[in-house]
Amino acid sequence: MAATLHDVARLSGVSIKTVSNVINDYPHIRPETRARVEAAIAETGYRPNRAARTLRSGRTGLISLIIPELKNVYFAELADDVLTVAAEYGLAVLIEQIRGGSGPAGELAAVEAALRRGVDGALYSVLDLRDEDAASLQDAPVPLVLLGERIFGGPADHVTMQNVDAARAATEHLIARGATRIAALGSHEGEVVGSAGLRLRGYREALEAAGLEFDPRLVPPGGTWFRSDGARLMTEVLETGAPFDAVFGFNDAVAIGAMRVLQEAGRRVPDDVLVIGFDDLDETRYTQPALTTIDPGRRRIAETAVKFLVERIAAEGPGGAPREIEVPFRVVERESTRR
Amino acid sequence: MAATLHDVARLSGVSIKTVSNVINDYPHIRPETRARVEAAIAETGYRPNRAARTLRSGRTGLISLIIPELKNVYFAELADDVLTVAAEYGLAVLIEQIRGGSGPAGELAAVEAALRRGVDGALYSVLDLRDEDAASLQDAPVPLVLLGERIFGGPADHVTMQNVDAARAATEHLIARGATRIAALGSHEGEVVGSAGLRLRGYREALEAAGLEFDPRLVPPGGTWFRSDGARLMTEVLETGAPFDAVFGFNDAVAIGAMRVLQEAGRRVPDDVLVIGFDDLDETRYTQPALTTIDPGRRRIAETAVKFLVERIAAEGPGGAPREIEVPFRVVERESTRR
DNA sequence: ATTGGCGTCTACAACGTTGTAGAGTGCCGA
DNA sequence: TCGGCACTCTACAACGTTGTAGACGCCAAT
Repeated sequence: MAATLHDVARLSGVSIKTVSNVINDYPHIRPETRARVEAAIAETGYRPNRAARTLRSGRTGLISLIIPELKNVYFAELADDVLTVAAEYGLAVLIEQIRGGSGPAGELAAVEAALRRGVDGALYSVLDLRDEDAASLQDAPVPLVLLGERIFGGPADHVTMQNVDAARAATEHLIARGATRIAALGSHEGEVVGSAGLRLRGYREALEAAGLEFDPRLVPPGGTWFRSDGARLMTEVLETGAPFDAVFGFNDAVAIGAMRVLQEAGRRVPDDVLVIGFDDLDETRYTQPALTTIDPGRRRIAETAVKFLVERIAAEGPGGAPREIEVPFRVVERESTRR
Repeated sequence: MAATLHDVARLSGVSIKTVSNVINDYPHIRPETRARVEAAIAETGYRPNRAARTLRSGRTGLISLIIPELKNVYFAELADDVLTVAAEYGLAVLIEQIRGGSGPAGELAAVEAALRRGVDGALYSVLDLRDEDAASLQDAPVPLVLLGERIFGGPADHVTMQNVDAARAATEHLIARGATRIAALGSHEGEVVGSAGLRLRGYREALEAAGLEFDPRLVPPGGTWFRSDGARLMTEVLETGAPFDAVFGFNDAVAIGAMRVLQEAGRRVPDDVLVIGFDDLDETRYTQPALTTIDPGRRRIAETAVKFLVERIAAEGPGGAPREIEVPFRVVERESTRR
């Protein structure tokens, strides 16, 4: 049985409140009393009981990180960053996966469950929630900061990447290197508000600005952005027979999967086809050839999001209008577009 | 302010204990009372307070997963599996990273901190703890299950992969395909008990059994098993000028980094050099060429470890001698060793 | 000499829940 | 008719902590 304040108090001959005061660095304690209490703490191996503290204070020191899945390397790297930043604030992180497939309703239920887990707040990387669903996040029991997506008029702080601008920049990067027929892999039919929709928009904007035609054969919809999806989508494009001279993978995994298929089909990268990805995963430095990509500012997202969340938690209550921050991105040129 | 049992009790005209009974499915309640209480619960939006429950019951429904870092894809995939399995038991998982560099003392401190986080138990993937340090885990305040490593006579349940046997099988796989001079990348000087030491042992055992010479130039020590380490170690081997016809990367990332360097140096895989990895990461299916590797039974490890932990938690107290389970492994042959 | 204030410490209540003991009712069998 | 039992519900205490109010002694200022 673990020692409690009572045990320490009995051993050192003071009241439990005095022990509590020693632990919480209350200043007005005689040095000899403090010493006696500290000795008793050491002897009993006393550790404060977190549940009791939580019950009194209402704070758990825990936050949730709600993400699609860790198997997706982007989210693993994001989680790593969040864990690191949260540790600096003394917060522990509870990771919840919202697997795809259950739709907005299922996702919302998963999020609600995560919020009831007894956390002080949550970071939530939206998977496939829509505007109209977002309203029900309004009365979340704890502060919420949204990540990576752009839910317009959402009820919470957002820390997002510049999906549209970055996708436009990626496409322009290809166009500037002579590409005129660019395949885009990873769009989702009918999706507008999520990453897939926004990146598709950036792609189309860049085409339009350059006066290039949009060819649906080069933009096969579907996929969950795993490497296998990139391979499959690239195969589909090849099978249409539509000519192309560049590929924009909506994330690095898709781009890498596509690159693999291209090489098997005898297309050289970057000589025959330029390839760019999105995410700046660690592994893009080690693919063959090294993949040009977009660094979406992941570390900055983690830092800003945790900071916002900590502020909201400290504020207790509504505390001001939702903020929306877009962190800066960067095109990271590597071998797959250099020629 | 969130509703409490008192609010629901007042609204439905019963005692708080009756409300509590309704919530906990106590059988002896009149249907109409139950209905009245349930209506009041719905009206107030009552949710049980976790901290209070924890204080009473001593259970948090939380477990820690202590791993080196999520940026390492192996651990991300392991964490994904653990999260999934834990969810089936209604447990939430709190991930703690023990970054390398602080040595055994730092690691032990990090683990102790994680155990005090108010969790019911912990899964712990040992990074660089040694036998003598393991003793201090004896009096952990909560049950502990060790993952992936083999701490002999350790005080807790272990669920490990067959590091030695699997590494031997990997090496034999290369030898069976004609390799006689096999580079091994990822060993740690002087390490015996960790994955690096065990895999090195399997490698040496296979060499010995086949009557092949051990050449230290082919086994450069050092590295944290990131892709960049594989690239660096492969470069070191190339620079020694020592001939070799196969590479055993102690994990997939190292093997992939090495493969990249080989290809840049003009060595064809598998024609000139066979390459095998270890871990069966998702991405090994999509490298160029697809990487032969060892599936160490990660999913089984997660399932078994969570099951053991749940049992230990339920047992409250010592409850029996430590168990040691080795899950089965499998050589997954892909293109990098097929010729 | 009295008052006020500071330093040190304590008693008590409260956070929200659940286990224990038991009260009250109605029904059954002796 | 009455004891016993099952059913339904309640009062109280306890989990371990911290906030509040205040007791007590001492010193400085009035």
